[in-house]
Amino acid sequence: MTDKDLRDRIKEVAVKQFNANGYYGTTIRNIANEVKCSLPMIYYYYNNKKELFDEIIKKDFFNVVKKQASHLKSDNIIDLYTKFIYNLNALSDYEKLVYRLGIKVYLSFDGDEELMNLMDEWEKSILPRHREILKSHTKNLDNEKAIVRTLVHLLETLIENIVVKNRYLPEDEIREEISIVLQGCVAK
Amino acid sequence: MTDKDLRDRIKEVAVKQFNANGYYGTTIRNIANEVKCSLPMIYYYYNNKKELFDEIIKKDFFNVVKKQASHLKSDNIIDLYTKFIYNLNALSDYEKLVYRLGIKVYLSFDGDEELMNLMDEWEKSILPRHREILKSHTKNLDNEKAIVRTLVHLLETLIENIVVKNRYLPEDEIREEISIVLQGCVAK
DNA sequence: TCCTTTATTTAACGTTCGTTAGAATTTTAT
DNA sequence: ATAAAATTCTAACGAACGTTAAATAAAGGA
Repeated sequence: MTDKDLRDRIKEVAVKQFNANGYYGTTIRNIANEVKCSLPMIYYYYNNKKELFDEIIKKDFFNVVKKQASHLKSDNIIDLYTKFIYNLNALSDYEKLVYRLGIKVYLSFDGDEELMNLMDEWEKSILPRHREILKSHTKNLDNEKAIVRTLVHLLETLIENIVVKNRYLPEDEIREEISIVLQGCVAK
Repeated sequence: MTDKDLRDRIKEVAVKQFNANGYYGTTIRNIANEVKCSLPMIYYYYNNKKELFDEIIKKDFFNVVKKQASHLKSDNIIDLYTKFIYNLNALSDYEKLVYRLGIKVYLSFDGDEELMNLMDEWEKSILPRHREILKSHTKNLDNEKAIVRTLVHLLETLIENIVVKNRYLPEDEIREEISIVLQGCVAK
């Protein structure tokens, strides 16, 4: 913690403050105070406030998301999604806050238009990706489209509960809810 | 629109700007500019910035929520929830923005601790309320708790889609998703 | 050792912020 | 018509903002 690069410590504190007070509620001075460095050091490592914010979303947020999505593997689809969500509990505090800030931008509660467009693009990839996963794990369904939509909607609130509201969700509760949505896809 | 009380017009513009730029990103000057009144007029009708923000949440947001919840009546449970969500599409732009700001506070993306506590209290009432509705509309179920939880989770994302992301959700898509979650509760 | 590069600081810049004092105007009641 | 009350304005206050200039300190290689 104390030996970490000052640049990383600045970003870590920034993530905390952007989360708590938003972009405009966060000041370079407050960041510097919490990092215990002088104010211009922020400008030594980052060109300006916006660039600091942008790097958190563009680099760190999408890294967390990609890392988490890479664990989407299992032959049992209910297991697969249960673990996908349950693993979020184990993210580090920093990763959770980065994820949370990303969701804030995703809902356009913070950030600017450029970041919003990035999020829009990312969002478009969600439904097709889960449709493929579902297709490869289940028999053909007539209401496949609706099930994928419902599943993704459910996943979204589960993620929000863990990451945004910072709550722990037990594995069996996650499994129950996913099973209810996928009960038509899966042989008992 | 032009004949409305200045006090209301100020609040209307404030809702718009608090939504777009957050509490700290919104300035009294910007509000006054968009309202086309002088800056101290805001202070003539509201003691300060925080009081303006608080009134939007404490009064207007909970009014919208209560008004919407009052329509939760029907003998068919799938119809009931479908209409509950579908009706959100018909909210006025102002009501939607008020609702959106409330959700922002609910997720503690804006506002202060006091408002957050209000939201926590409100949240606690959600699950029991829907449990009662479900109980009165369906036969006894073994996994009733899980179904209520899943339903409420699904409702939350549907609300977010309409109110936060400002998208139109067609009635049949809403019905499909609610049916998937409630398929175990309802006789075909 | 001295010089160059890297890291960090103090101090300030112009701007904008929330808020208020105090005067001018408009409306209302008598 | 006139006095009182309600509304609106111009102008300013001190504080905090993002950002930068310029000086100092530390580190590393010749």
